[in-house]
Amino acid sequence: MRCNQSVSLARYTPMLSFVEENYLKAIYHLSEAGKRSVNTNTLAEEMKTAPASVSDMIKRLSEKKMVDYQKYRGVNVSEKGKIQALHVIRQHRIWKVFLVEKLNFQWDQLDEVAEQLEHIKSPLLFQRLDEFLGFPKFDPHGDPIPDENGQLTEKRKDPIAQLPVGTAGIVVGVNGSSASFLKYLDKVGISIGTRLQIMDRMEFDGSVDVTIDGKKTITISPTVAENILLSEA
Amino acid sequence: MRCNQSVSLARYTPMLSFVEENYLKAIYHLSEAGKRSVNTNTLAEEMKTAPASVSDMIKRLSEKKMVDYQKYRGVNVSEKGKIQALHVIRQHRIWKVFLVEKLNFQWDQLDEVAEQLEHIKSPLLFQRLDEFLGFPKFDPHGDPIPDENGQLTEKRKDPIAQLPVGTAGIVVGVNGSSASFLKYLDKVGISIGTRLQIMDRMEFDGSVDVTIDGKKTITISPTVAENILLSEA
DNA sequence: ATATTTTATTAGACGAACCTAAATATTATA
DNA sequence: TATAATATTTAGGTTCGTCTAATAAAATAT
Repeated sequence: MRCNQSVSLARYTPMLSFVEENYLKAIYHLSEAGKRSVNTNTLAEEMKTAPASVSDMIKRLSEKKMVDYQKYRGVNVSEKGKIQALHVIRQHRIWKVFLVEKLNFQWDQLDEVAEQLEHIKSPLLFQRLDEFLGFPKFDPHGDPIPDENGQLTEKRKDPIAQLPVGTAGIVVGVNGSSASFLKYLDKVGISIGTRLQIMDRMEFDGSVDVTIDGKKTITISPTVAENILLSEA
Repeated sequence: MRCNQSVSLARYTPMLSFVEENYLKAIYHLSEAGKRSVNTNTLAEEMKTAPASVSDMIKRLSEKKMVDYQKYRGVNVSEKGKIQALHVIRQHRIWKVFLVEKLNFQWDQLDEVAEQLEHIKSPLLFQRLDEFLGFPKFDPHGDPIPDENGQLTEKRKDPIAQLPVGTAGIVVGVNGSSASFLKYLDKVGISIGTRLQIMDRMEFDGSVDVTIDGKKTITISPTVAENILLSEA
């Protein structure tokens, strides 16, 4: 089988390669969902490739009308490209739900596999998988899963560091996903869905005492407090 | 991500590409599990590619010691290559079980997706998936799933055409998997696990009357009888 | 305002996997 | 055994995605 395979989605069928899909996804993310344009070096670092390779690829994506691009002016996803990116992101997040809920994956083992699975071309597979998982709206990191048309259901979520003492809520996500951070969370018993209450905040450094599921109370560092997202409930 | 990714298995980690894996799988199958060597044109047809491309690829696989090869004398998998092939076949068949049992795929929709999924590189994923599915020994076509070491549990299975009138058994597989044949089976209500009894065989053309799950009796053509595999039970 | 540094692009090459056309080996047939 | 037919390999070329080195533009410092 060739690496290029037809693609699903409601509207387009534009034949993007594995690599092209990854570039679009990265551009979309780095531009914060299309808000600002992305410069070549940033993208090169993200893709772990040389800036020259990025220039090449941007040119190709530009010819395919997947990105808006002016020389020396950075790049961003076009409308067409945004749909593609969201398509891949949708698949990525659906697989993550599957890996955690059905196969008991740990948070730090997720991305490596999901990054492979997200490129599978089969509309039917994703319909069925979505159904099998009960049409989840959020992935295990708390990130929203776009629907087939690329629509995102956003949900209010704030880092613990920015919520007042006394607030209780459900963990709906984390910022970043370094393996060590995810391991730490696992160890202390925090995951998506865990109920936390903010008990106290130290003035001098911003450490926070939180009670986990009403059972034990632990102290978390300001950095951790910055990276755990709570949805008040 | 580069197309080449490290590979799992108990013993080797030889970095085969997507395409190389497909060649090995095809050689393994066409040689009837390594029994005889495969000629270039046959392989070219199977891979839907030009004979010259096959020569190229065989040379590469030969350099990697994945196949035994002498010019003009055909090719076969080496010990190393056999392990690789069985690894891919294992993954292919595990995915098929998943697709049918969890996502309710029809037989004729299976291969297209499984052929993509079989190349995912993640030992953990397959361990967990295997467990999730209850360590299946056979895929939905009745073909045995090799274990992690490439061991196959073979099971006796005979085409209906070769069994005497009166025999009852369970459908454990089919020969070939043309979409139209699989659709036909779906329509008449035959699938893996269906119990059939051979009621009569016409002398003049070999058509067979079979009773399906003790309920209805239908007549199947000699061709169909040749391609449904029964395990006596 | 000009010089320097940083960032981005072009030029030229490479490997993987493919192709077509041409050459050569093997096998079958006369 | 010689020739014809078929199968296989070699030669040379293409595209994708990468690379390094050289050049051009933009940003920053003097």
